[in-house]
Amino acid sequence: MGRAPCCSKVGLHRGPWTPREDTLLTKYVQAHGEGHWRSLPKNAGLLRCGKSCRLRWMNYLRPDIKRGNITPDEDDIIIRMHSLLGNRWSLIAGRLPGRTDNEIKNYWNTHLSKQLKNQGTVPNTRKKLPGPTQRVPKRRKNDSAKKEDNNKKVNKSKTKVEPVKPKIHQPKPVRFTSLSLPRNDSFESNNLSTITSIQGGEGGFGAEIVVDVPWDDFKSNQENGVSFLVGDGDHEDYLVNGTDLNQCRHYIEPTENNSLEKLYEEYLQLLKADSDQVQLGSLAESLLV
DNA sequence: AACAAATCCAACCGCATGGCC
DNA sequence: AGGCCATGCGGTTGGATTTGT
Repeated sequence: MGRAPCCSKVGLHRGPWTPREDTLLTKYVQAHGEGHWRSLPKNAGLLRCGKSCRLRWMNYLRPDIKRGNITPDEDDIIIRMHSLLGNRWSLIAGRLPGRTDNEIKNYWNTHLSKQLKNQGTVPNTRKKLPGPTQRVPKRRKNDSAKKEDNNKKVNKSKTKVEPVKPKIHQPKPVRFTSLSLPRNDSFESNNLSTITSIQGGEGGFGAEIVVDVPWDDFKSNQENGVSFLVGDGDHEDYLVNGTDLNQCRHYIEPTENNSLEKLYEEYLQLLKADSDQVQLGSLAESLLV
């Protein structure tokens, strides 16, 4: 199947966005809504590729973008979710309101992957690294100041927004269409959700399972043996339900302190403990939103 | 002060996917 | 069925900034 380039690239602006371009894009999207990215630049008077417009809007101009440091809570969630989902940045971002997949990806690549290495844990596989720990990357300016600098670099008119400590617990019913699924996902079932976060608990991994479906639906699917997806980024994703958990434990290599082992034990207990009876159909409907 | 190295992140790029015709 | 469009995703890069020497 042929594929036309997203834009001719001839005569189009590239590189950092100017305040004027930001204003044009913001006003246009506020007036007409998101979408139609291909035709947007022309209609908005921008000499930009539609893809570039979408990226700028999604990663920078959207009003619900949260700026400032990644908080320890967010940091923790990112690490936990990455251990389950691998590099599914958009899914991880879906659990962190106001954070973009790009931001999380960058944060992971520049901070967390090194951090985990320094702790002796290889990202994704969570294997212990042989040999001495590497040096801890030194912090320079604090992140918000750094971010402000970068904002200046790109857009001097940007005003600093104080970071807000996130509250991320009850799963929000985020978009759950096929488009939200990574292209290499190996599952097709309609009766399928995706574990996108494990949070809470002391020390290592906790016990609260968060999914991208309404909580009641999630509970109902525990009851009905619906599968959930677990992956570590290096292997094929793994379908998990109550009976698959033992397999799952074998599939993912445990860390030295067995934190994943503990995680799945706790998850298994959750599955057993839940006694609510809800019809399965509600989830299927939610998946078709 | 000057230079090199390291760090960071916005933006770019290529590709996959779904939908429409 | 196949071509094309629109969009989303994840990997990579460019270059400004900061830190070290």
